[in-house]
Amino acid sequence: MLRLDELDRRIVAQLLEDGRASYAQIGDRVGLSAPAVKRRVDRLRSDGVINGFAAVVDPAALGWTTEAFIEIFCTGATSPDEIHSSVRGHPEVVAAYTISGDASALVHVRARDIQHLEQVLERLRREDNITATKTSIVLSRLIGRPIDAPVPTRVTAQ
Amino acid sequence: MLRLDELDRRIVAQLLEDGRASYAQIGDRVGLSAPAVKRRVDRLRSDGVINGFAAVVDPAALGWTTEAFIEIFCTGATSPDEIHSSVRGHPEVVAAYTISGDASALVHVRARDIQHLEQVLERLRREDNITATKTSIVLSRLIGRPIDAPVPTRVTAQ
DNA sequence: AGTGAAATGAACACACC
DNA sequence: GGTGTGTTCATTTCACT
Repeated sequence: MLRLDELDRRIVAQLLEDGRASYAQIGDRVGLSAPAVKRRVDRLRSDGVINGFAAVVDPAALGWTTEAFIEIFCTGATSPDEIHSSVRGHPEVVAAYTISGDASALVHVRARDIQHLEQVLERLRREDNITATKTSIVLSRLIGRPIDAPVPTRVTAQ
Repeated sequence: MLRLDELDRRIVAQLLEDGRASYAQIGDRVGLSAPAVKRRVDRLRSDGVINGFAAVVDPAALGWTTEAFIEIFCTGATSPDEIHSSVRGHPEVVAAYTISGDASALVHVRARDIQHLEQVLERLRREDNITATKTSIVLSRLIGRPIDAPVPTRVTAQ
């Protein structure tokens, strides 16, 4: 992998805060001209540091008001690939991880309401690999960055 | 709250895929003129459906290679606000939720490495409200949308 | 790596259908 | 909701350091 200098990190920080900021605007804040910023952003994109740009959308406004984390338990030695194919078909799964500990995987689910969540659970439990689930419903979201990454300015600190 | 029609949802879908798409580009895909798209996007922003735009960044490329979910256990009746103030000071916490079940809260943490994660855990356990923690280290990320919302085209389906 | 200038194209605000 | 116009501004490419 590659090395990011301080300017790169500050550019990324700007684009995390406002993904539609103009190159000139970013340049003002980091002390570079617009073309120089563009070249760095192009490089950051081709290097895979920046994977794109997205609107920050409120799921509740789209009707997704219910959220849960579901621990998935699988038979003996189920591979990550098998778990992946068991959960990928469900659009309500917004994130899934294999984890250490008792469970085989942790999946983050969004549903329209509790009834919908129940349907998702039933559908998941019908998957061959999945032997049991343990659901924790989200009561309130205390912290949640739009992008699941700590602010880059903190990368250098401490 | 407000009602989104099919065009709104398709515009949101476009902006989730490419947050820097031009209004003309979006208009081509949804069958609207550029000014009409801008009017709708402005409305979606002022209505809080779209809360901004952000770069989709690979945390690993910034040096955050270790990730964990930590269940937080608190004393008796600790309020969500108290939990919030216990975790908010830690920049490594990228998300936190109060949840149903045994634990009081679930926090999603990103660290540079295992040593760093251990430091975060020690720091969290030093918080007054927190009596115990249970950590699941992320082994692999199977699914993870940049934005934690299901794709809007699926909102209408099913 | 950086700047600066010139041309293209997008955004924006307007009046209007 | 769609055009159309004009101004402003950003993007992009090029020449140059």
